[in-house]
Amino acid sequence: LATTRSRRPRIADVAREAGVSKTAVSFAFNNPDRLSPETAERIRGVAESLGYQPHPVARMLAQQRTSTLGVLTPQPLSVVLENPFFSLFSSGAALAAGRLGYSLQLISPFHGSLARAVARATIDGVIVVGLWADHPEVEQIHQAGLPMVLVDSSALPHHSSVMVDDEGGARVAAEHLAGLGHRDVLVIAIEPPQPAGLGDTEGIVGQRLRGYRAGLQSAGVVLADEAVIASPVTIDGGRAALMQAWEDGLRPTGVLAMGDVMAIGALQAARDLRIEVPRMMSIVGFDDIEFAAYTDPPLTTVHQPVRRKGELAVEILVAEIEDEAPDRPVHSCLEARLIPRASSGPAPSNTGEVRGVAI
Amino acid sequence: LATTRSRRPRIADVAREAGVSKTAVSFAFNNPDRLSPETAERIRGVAESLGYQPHPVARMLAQQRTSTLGVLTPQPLSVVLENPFFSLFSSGAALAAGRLGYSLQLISPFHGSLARAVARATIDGVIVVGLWADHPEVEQIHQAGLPMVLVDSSALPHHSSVMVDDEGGARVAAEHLAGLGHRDVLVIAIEPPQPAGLGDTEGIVGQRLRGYRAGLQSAGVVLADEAVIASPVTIDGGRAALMQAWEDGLRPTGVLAMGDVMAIGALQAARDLRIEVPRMMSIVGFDDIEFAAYTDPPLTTVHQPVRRKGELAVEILVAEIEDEAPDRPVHSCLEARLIPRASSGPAPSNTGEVRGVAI
DNA sequence: TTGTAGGCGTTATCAT
DNA sequence: ATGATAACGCCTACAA
Repeated sequence: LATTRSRRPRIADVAREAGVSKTAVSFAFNNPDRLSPETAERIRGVAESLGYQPHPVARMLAQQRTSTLGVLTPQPLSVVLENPFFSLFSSGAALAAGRLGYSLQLISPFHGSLARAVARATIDGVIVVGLWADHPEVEQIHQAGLPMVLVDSSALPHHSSVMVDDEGGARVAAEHLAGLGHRDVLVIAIEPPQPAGLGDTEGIVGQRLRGYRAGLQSAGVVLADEAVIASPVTIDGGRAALMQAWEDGLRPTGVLAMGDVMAIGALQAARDLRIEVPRMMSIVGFDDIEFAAYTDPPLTTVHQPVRRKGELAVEILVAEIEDEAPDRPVHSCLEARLIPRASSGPAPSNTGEVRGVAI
Repeated sequence: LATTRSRRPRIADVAREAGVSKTAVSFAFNNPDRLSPETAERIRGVAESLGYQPHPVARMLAQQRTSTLGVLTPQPLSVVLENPFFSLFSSGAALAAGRLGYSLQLISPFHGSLARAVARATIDGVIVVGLWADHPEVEQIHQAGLPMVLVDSSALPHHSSVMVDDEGGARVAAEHLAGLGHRDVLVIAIEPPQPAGLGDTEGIVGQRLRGYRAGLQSAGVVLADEAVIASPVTIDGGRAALMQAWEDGLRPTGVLAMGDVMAIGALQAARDLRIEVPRMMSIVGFDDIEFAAYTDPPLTTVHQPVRRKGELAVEILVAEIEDEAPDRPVHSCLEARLIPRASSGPAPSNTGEVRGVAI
C-alpha cells in the first residue's frame, strides 16, 4: 500500500483553492496590510489546510537576498568546530544574527578552495575569521560583490575589521611573568594552517609575539628564537610542544601559550614531567575559554571578548549589507586583559631551591 | 570619485560576449562533454574575464536541490554552540557531509518556532538533535516533505534514527560505583529545555536514569527520587546541583552526572566544599568530551561515539535524499563504554574513616 | 482591494 | 555540437 506522495503545494494551488490571485496569496504572507483582514485570514487558512509554505529558494531569488550570513574559516569545519574559541565566537555571532533577522551559515573550504565554497553559498555577506596574512582568495570573494568583515586580521585595510588588542594583551601577560621573576620563558605559538606566515606581522601570531617580546624586554629579558615553538591549536599540540622543549634541553620556568587549549596541554605535560605548577613552572594562556577556570590549577590567562567579537562582526556586516551607501570601512579594536589565576606564581629561586627528598 | 559598481554578470552576459547561447555557457560549467573542447575552454575564459559565477540561488531553484543539510536543535545556537557535545557531533556531521558533497546549515528556533526556522532554510534534509520527547513541531517539518533523521530520540519510530545505548552506558557507570562500595549516590540529570519530559521514557534522560537505577539495583542500592537533581548542561549547572544537594543535607559518596560538563561542575563544587576526589567522593560523567581527560582529577566517564553519530546521521540522511525509493526507516544504535579514570575510587569506609586533624 | 504580467538567473527539454 | 524556449516558484510594479 503505497502512500500517495503528493508534490509540494505552490502558491498557485492556494490561489486557486481560495479563489484569489497569486498576488493576494503573496500579500497574505508578506504584506497583510494590503488585504482586507478577512480575506487575508481566509487565505492563510486555505494555505495552512493545504500545508503550503513559501518556497525559500524561490523567495530568495525574487527578493535578491537570502537573510543569511556566512562565517568563513580557512580550516575544515570538522577541525574548527572543536576549537572552543571558534564556538564562542560563533555563539556571539549567532546571537546578533538572530536578533537582526539573519541566520548563520558556517563555511569552510570546498575541495580545498575558499572561493569555491563561497560561490556555492547562498549568503548576503561574509565574516572571515582565522585568516592568515592576506589569503589571495579573499580578494576574489570580495570581487563577487559580497560585503565582508575580517576578524583578527587587518591585512586588507579597505575591508571592515574587528580586532582585539592582541599585542597589548600579550605584553601584559609577559610583564606578569617577568614581574614574578621569570627569566627563562618558553612561548608556544600558533602554527599556521598553511606553512606561511612566519614573518607575518599583521596576523595575531605576529602581534602576540611582539607583545610577548616587549613585555619581557621591559624587564630586560630577551626572548630567544629557539624559545618560540609553533603548535597546532589543540591540547595535544600544547603538550607536545612543552615535551619537545624539555627534551631539547630547555628549562623554562615560565610558559606563554597563545591559546588556552595549548596551555592546558602544557599543564598536562608539566604533570607528566612531574613539574609542579605554579611552584616550579608558571603557565599563562590566551583567550580565557570557559574551561580555563576549571583546570588544575586554574589557568592564568589573557581574556579577550570573543563572544562580543562575534556580535560586533555581525552588526558591522549587517549594517554594510543594509546600508545603501557603502560607507568607508569600520575598524574596531577591543581590549584584552590579564586574568590572574593559580597557574602562575613567583619564579623558583635557583639558589635556595629545595627539591623533595633527593637532596 | 565614486567607483562604478557594476552589477553581477549573468549567464546572458557571458553568452553575448562569447557569441554563444546561454545553454552553451551552462554546459561549459555543468556538462563540458557536450561541447567541443575549444568552445568550452573559450567560454570559460570569457566567464573568468567577466568575473562570472553561476548564481547559487538560481541554480538551486532550477535544479530543485540545495546540496545543503540542516542540523536542527531546539535550543538557540548561541547556547548550543558552547556545548562541547554538540560541537563534536557537528564536527562529525561536517566531515561526512563534506565527503558526500553537501554543506551544513545549523538551524535553531526562529522567533521561538522550529517549524518556521526550517521553512526559512534552504536544505534538502534535516538532522534533529537534542529533541525532547516528541516535539509537536517535528511532525510538521516532515509534512513539508523533508527527509529527516533523529538523533538520540526514538520518539518517532517511522523516521530513521541514530541512538547510543544510553541505558547500557548508564548501567555500567552505576555498576562501577556500586562495585566500589558506594551506597549513597546522587544523580545529576539533564534539565529539559521546555519544562516537560519528566516521565519521559524515550529520551536520553529517561534511558540513562533507567540504566543508573538498574546498575545500582544490581548491588541492592535503591535510588531515591530526591537523589536525582536536574541541571542545565553547563559547568555552573553541575556545580550548583551538587552544592544544592549538600545544602539539602545529602551526603553522597558517589555522583553520576549525565554529562561531562556537569561532572566538571561537580568536581569544582567538591573542591569548594573541601571534599577530596576520589578519596571522599567519586564522580562519574557521561559523553567523554575532550576535556574530560584533563580535569583534576581526570574524569571517569562513559564514552559515547559522538563524532561517529554525526557521521552516521549524515550518511543515513543523504541516502534517503538520494535514493529514489523511500525505504523503510533505519534505526541504528551505537555502543557506549566506561572509561575509568581517576575521579572514582573505593567508597570511604564510614567505620575507620580518619578525617584530618579535627578528630 | 485585487489582478495581470514581467522579472529574478539558472537548468532542462527538445529540436536542429 | 549548439540553440530556442519553457520550466523552477515567488515577488512586485503597475493597472484596474
